Amino acid sequence: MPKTKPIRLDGQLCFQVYSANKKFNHFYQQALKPFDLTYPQYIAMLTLWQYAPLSVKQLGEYLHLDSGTLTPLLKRLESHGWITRSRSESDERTVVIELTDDAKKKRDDVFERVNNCFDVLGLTPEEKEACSQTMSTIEQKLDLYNETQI
Amino acid sequence: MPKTKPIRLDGQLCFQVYSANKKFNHFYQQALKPFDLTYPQYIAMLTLWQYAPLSVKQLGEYLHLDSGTLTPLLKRLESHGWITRSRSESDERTVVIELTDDAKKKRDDVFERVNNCFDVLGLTPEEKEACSQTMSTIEQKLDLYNETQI
DNA sequence: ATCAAATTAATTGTTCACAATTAAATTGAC
DNA sequence: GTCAATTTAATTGTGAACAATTAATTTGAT
Repeated sequence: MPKTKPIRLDGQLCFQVYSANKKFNHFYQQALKPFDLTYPQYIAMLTLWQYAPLSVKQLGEYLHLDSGTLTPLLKRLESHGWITRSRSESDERTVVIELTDDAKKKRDDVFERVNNCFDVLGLTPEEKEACSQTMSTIEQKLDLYNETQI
Repeated sequence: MPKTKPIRLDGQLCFQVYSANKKFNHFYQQALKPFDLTYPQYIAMLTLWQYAPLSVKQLGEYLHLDSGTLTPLLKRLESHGWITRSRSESDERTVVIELTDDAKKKRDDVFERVNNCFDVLGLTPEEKEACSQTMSTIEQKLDLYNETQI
């Protein structure tokens, strides 16, 4: 009486993705510890190092995050001296995020540290490429799916 | 004066993984909505459908989660009628998680719903395999790295 | 010029993850 | 047998993600 059919691959895949992501988080938390940055904060800083100044809205579009997530995260970055938050003069609704001089100074140090840790990971260029490829395939299919579900 | 070197691949990869994981979460949240299960709750139920009864400790070993995460999650599963929690008679420290009859009944329905959604995703067997392969490569490297960092 | 619709952040409430600590029960060394 | 060490859950506190709502400002139709 096979009341317990074997769990199918998608079940395993869902767990693999769940599990790998947690380990990935842990890896970045460790790498970023010297700078008192969390992984999501680092992702936000990456975007700001490239595009600042940005409004909360614009940053949210890059990261697919809303103000419910960003407002507290940005307040933490502000209190740790990474960024400044100020209302735009031309439009009082928008809050403009700018990098502090200190954040600009630390940019290369942070990159170096993260890149070093990443090198220690020992992913070959082929493995990196395969990972990148897989991620974009998954993302693409998930985007399509999510559109159909609206 | 290249004060702004281009952001390297690992930076992109970190964002890809971060982003893909969020979309994956969203996919499962949608698929599981009819059952009032969250993605982490589903992962826990997957394990319990296979191995219950389990202690909190044992479940945590499967999922790499501690009681700080599991206790509140399991209380929610209990309040929604999926599981029961009771102290072991032989060892009053351990809490034994068992499936309710209702949870056993719903098992196949949940699987069917999730598998259907997953089929709609339209991943080819090759893509699934590639994804699975990538995840296990990443996990393996991350495990090694995390060991060296202790 | 006015006022309804929209846009932008902030806030509130729920869930999850993890570190650190606490409380209770069990084990083991003596 | 006693008591220190260990084990197991629960608790506390911080950070994150997301849905829903709120507050303030701006836009646009009339």
